[in-house]
Amino acid sequence: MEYQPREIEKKWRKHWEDNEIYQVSNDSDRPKYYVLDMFPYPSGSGLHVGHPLGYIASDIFSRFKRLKGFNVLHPMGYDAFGLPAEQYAVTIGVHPAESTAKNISRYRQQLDNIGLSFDWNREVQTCDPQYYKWTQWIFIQLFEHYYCNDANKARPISELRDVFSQEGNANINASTSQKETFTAEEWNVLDDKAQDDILANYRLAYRQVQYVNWCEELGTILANDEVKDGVSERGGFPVERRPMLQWSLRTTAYAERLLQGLDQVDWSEALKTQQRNWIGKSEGAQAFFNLRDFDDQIEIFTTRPDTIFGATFMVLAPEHDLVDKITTPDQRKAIYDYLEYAGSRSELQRMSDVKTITGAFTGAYAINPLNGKEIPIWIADYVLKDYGTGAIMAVPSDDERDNRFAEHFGLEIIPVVDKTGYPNADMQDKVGKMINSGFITGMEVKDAIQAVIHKLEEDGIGKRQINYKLRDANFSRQRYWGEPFPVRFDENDVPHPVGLDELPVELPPLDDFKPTADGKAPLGKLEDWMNTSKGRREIDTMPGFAGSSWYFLRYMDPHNNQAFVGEDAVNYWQDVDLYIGGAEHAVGHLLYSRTWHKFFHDLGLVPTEEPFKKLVNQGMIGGRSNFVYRANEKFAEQYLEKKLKQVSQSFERNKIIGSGENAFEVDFACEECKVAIELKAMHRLERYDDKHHQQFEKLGYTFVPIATEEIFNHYHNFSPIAKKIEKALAGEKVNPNPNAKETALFVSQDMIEDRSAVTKLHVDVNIVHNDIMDTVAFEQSRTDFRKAVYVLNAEGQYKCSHAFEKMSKRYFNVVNPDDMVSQYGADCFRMYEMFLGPIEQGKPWNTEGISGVQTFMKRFWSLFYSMDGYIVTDDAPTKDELKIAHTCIKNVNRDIERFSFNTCVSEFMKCTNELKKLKCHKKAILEDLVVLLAPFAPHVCEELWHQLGNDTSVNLSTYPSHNEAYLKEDAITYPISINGKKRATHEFPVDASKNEIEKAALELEAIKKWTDGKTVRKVIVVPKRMVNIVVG
RNA sequence: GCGGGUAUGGUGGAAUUGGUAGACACGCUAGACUUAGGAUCUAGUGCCGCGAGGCGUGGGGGUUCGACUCCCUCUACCCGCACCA
Repeated sequence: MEYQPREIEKKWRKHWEDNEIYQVSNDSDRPKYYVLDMFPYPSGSGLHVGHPLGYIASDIFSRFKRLKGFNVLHPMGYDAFGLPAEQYAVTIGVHPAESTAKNISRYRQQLDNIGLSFDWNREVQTCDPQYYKWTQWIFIQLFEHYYCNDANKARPISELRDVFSQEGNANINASTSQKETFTAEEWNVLDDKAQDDILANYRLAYRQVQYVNWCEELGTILANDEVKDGVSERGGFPVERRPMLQWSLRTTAYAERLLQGLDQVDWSEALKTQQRNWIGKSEGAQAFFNLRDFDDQIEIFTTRPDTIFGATFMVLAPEHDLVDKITTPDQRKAIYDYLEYAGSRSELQRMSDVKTITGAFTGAYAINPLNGKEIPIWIADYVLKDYGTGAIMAVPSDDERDNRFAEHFGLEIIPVVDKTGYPNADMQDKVGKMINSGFITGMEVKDAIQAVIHKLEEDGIGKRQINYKLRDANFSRQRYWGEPFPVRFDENDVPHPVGLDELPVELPPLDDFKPTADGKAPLGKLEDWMNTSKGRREIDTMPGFAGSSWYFLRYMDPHNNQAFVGEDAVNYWQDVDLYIGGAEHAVGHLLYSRTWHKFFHDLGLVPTEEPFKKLVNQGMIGGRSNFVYRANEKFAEQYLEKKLKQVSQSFERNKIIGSGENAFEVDFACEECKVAIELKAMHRLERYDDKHHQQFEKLGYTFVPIATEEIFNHYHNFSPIAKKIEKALAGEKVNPNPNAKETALFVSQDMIEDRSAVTKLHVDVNIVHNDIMDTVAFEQSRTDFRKAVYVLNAEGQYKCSHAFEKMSKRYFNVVNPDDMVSQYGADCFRMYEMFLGPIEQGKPWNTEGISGVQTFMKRFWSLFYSMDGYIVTDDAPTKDELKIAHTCIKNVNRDIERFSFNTCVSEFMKCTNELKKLKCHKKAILEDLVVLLAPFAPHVCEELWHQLGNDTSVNLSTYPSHNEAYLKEDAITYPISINGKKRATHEFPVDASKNEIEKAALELEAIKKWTDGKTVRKVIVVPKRMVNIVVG
């Protein structure tokens, strides 16, 4: 009986579904294990073979853990709100809900096709009102809390109100954008609006005017991590900086905990480093500089307070609040011009052009607080409004950018750090001895930093400060397809959350998804919806990361109507034990999720501080593109030249005929036989009319237009063209054969003589096998190459070249998992995905290799079935057979735990090959192996498991573990080396002593040959490993 | 520029603590069986050399009886960040 994956897989998938075999209970005595895949966004193009890599790995691990006795949560759902669906709606006119539903069902089909063991009863979709009800609820919680730095956790805003009305804000140590302090009296006389403005400075969800990444093309603002190289990550549209009133989340409050938490999770160092960089902690000092003619102060942050005596000027960001105020009349024009210039520069321009030094002098002066020196204040866009305070003290002696700026504008440079003791140190390294620096002169940099901070604090003009690069997250999007904010504004524009009984605030139906003309969100078009008796609704919607920042908690308890996740459920499942997904979410999603999780923890809603214990980043699977080479005009020319020389040696290339004004160049001409030939693409020959022929006649030439397509068409048989030329020689008028119109010539890669005579084109990898193209399929697949002619190689084959590229439609290298499954079966496909290489490594997909796994599947099957039917026996296993099986059991167990799935597949192959050689068909051996293989190839194993006589699913079985006794060796083959080079091998009993081995080894013929005439200086015997003899 | 990673046959990749480099596959070569082969099976396959043997894990150096593995250094490629004060 042959292995028929299609039937087996269909049968068992239905069986599993009918019996709800993958349903998981929250009520179990077994230890829990939570395996999560990153939330997919259901895109319109479906999955290619690169996508399921992580899903298959996590599925194998889930099944493995289940068989090891764990209660495994392994859910799946969709991050279903998002820009692409809305863009699609704007351009094609399909409602996002509709296209999203369609894409989801296609995803589901593809996922099911692979035999993944998800508990679909727990599926969540972020666009489902029953789900986003809780996203909105979370938003309200954020709105109603502030971050207390003393308690180091989030606390209710209501507490803050009480404190303010009793003692003002002086004693509140919170993460806040509130700068001014106030007393209880001052607070109590403020009106609602004013009080709310202050509270907003404390709320974890608050509105502020921010310079945002506005993307005109998408009609929305984008988060920093949605902008790459100055253009939108999706679509690549230009992005500009623009001030807008936006909802923000005070994620900066959690910066330190986000940083500390990284030490507790089992993630790759690369990923942690990326997050650390994104959080960007730097320690230094805050300092205030007085101005010469104003009462204002400029606040700066510096990591190098030691260099303050070298501060010879200040630089403000162009957007800095004080710029307008302090600019002197005679500098006004210069500053104005500069502001205009800086404003006109897009983010992209600024980033791509960091070398150009620009800036302008305000005319104002600041006073160095430590030495009273007056220093000029400049503005320049190398200082960023959003970083630090938007102002710096410039120290050109010890900072490269300041140095370049000073050199460029001729500003003073005072050396303050003597680095002669550190010859290898760079300008910015924090080492050296202070010079020219008042009271710190002579100190080492490290001590000077502390001394200056101390002095600043003593004088009340600054203090020690820690700064983070992390910004508060933008939480508003001017789009339709997202969660509506559960917020209404009263007549004073004060936001109020809707009552919890009003949740969810459902997204109202809409037909036209374009932003309004004045840049307002689409929901603004729905006057009735927007204006309610209780106030005006927020018309922006939440960003993509809103729904995806907590979905992993909802899976624990997806149908709970009372809470975003039930207490029992979250206390049972705790956190995600294993999270598998792509590295593209390294900062965005993972950082937001961690922040929310910590907030939930503060509120006592989740027991854990970190949501994802272990994280594995699967590598990208690239495409293996194939190329064909299409002959171009130059090829035709070269070919024609060769052929013409055979007709007549006197044909010349690029020949000028005629003289004076009537002279012109033709591609080929023969002066003796009076024939002129033009070789051009067919469509270019069409303009040659009778007049053209007559022109040649006047010069005494016969004109022969030849189409390149014609050359290609007759490449293998030149005679029709030769005939044509003969006709022309006889003075007859000839025209190109219009039937040749569509002909293209393709040259096999190994037959190319001149690379410039051919054009490289991508060809669909699905019609190429081992780089040999199926030419029939090629012509069927490409309407533009219906009539192709080929220059084949010696084997009569068309050979393609290949390259590794991103898997993408435009490279014709996309391989669809559905095709793989229908051709080879899901089990085979799963195993091949794993067999490709280490899960974390990027690698190219090459369909050819799958045949090796297919052979394995058939071989494994053949241990159970021959042509005549089922052949499994109840015979007792031999020692050898047990050893083979238990070696495999041991190694597979070890390798799964190490996430080394590729070597697991190798182990299975080795084991099967060896058993096959021994013609082992014994139940006692095979039954264990069926369970061992089940996580990888669940369908075939279920079939064989039942065939072996079991009634329940193989999924409910127990994973085999090896018996060390079966692995014992009687003898060990030792490699015997001379000076580290292996020269012989010899078998010794396991219990042979070092001395015995040494003695015997030296007696070996193969070894004597090397030791003869030399001194044996040393013999190293490592028991059970090797022997090394040192001679010299 | 900074940070992280990778480098092993024609190809994908193996190699517990330093201990037989190239497992397992793809491809290729030869053969068997076949009407056929993109089926199956057998043998071979790192490179050079007829051979003995030599050389081989990106390059160079070091530690060691012994290095893909540890140390130093250089190179190439990939990823992330980037006027970050």
